[in-house]
Amino acid sequence: MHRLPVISLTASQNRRIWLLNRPDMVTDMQCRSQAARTGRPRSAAADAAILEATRTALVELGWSKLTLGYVATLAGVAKTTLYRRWAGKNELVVDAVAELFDELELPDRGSLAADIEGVVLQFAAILDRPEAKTALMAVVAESTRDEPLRERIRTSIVDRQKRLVMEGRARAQVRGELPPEADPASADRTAALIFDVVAGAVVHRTLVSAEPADEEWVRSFTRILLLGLTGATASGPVSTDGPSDA
Amino acid sequence: MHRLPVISLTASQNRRIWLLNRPDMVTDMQCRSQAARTGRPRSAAADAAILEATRTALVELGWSKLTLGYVATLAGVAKTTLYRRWAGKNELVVDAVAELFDELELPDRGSLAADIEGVVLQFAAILDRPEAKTALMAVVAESTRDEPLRERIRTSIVDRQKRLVMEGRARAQVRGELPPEADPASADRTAALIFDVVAGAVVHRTLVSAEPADEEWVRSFTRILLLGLTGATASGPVSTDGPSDA
DNA sequence: CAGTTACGCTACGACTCGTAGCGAAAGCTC
DNA sequence: GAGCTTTCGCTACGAGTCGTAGCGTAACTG
Repeated sequence: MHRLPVISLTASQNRRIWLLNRPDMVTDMQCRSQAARTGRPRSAAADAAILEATRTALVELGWSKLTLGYVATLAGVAKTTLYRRWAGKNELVVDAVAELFDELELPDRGSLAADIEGVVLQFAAILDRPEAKTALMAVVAESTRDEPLRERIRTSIVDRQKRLVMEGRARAQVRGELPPEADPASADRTAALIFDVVAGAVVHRTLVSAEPADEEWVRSFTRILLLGLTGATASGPVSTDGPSDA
Repeated sequence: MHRLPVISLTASQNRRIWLLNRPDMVTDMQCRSQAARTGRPRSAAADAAILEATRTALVELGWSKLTLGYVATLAGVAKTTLYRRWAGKNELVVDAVAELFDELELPDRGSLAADIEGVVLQFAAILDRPEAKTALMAVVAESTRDEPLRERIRTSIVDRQKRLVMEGRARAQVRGELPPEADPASADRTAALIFDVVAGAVVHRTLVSAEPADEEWVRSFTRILLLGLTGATASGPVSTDGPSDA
């Protein structure tokens, strides 16, 4: 598994802030930020075990039949420990699934077309996992009536994807493949639009149409998207480095 | 509200087949298809009241906190009556939300651009309803582990949207705006791709980015999509009939 | 050492689920 | 009308989950 680190995100550090922000039975934030240097520290191993167990339980049971009691048993911790760290099922699952997106990267593949294909394939591979499939839509559905949860999803998952889009776009502008944006506000709007198109298409393909976003599909999608962005025909084959690549 | 009926779909008749297919306590299909002409008939008013109550409950409580007991109370029927007709929450909500899409239509607006804008705006308006927001993602999430449910969603909701896409595309080909497709298999693939892009983008914009798919956004989206489909610049303003329209 | 916090465990009330059983209502056929 | 069939409303029930409280113990700090 060759991974080319390019954009160095703060990874899951953001999430940790939320995780540690619950000094036993207290839901409020910032009570403990740097206080409470005393007492028994929370087990980091327990965190990892719980998140891992959550993903396992998602695969086994799916979102709706997943119970926190089962997750606790699977992780080898008490149910109360779980409730001390997460407010409920929603928050726990968001954190568990967010870790799947840690591997999202955008190495410079030389062209905008190749960059799009690469990141879309990565994204599709993550979405295709059973734990992501059943969980992502469910938490998003919950987030429509839960503003803090939506914010959590945004910072943990969505914003990082969005940053990849903006990075790829900036890179293409440096290459001259895309025209530079004059108005920064307009640039933001365009980036948001592209992001909704790319992420939405892959999610819809994978979860609603329930068909794989394989290389052939990604290539067709990239062709249309490139045309839409540049107006010019994407000359020749998009992937210059052979048909198969992970 | 001026509505121009153009494509005459079989509407909610398909759903009725499922609804009536449960002769009290029997989950199996086809046991009663045309049998059981005797006995007390089921109240059609109850069906309507239950579906309406389901939507109301979705607005009030959202998906996760919705209970069938509450829906029954709201509809003025007994809880057991509910279970006689629907297998559970998932199936009930799918049928309740599917009715929202009955109003989806594709009047001939004269150009491909106008057709796309029109149907996307309609779709966005439906998605923007609170009952649709919270329910659609949830049932799709459930459908990842429930094949019959996915089939039900497909026939009740997705296929009808897809048909609009294919109709609009055929219309554009007649107009000469899009080149005719040679291979029918390739035509299907392309239609599926367009569908995933359109529906996915709107859904993602509305539910994940949580921002309205208003006219400005739809216009930008249509511009990019048209460019992607035709390769040619969409000449001039897309909407020929002024800025505002319902 | 004392002080503080996290942990595992048990138990609990409140709630939802989905079903069973009953008597009555509403339709059909003869 | 009688007789049959199916639905309806109602009550009650076991099973399961939720989220928390209480307790004794473990871990870490000064």
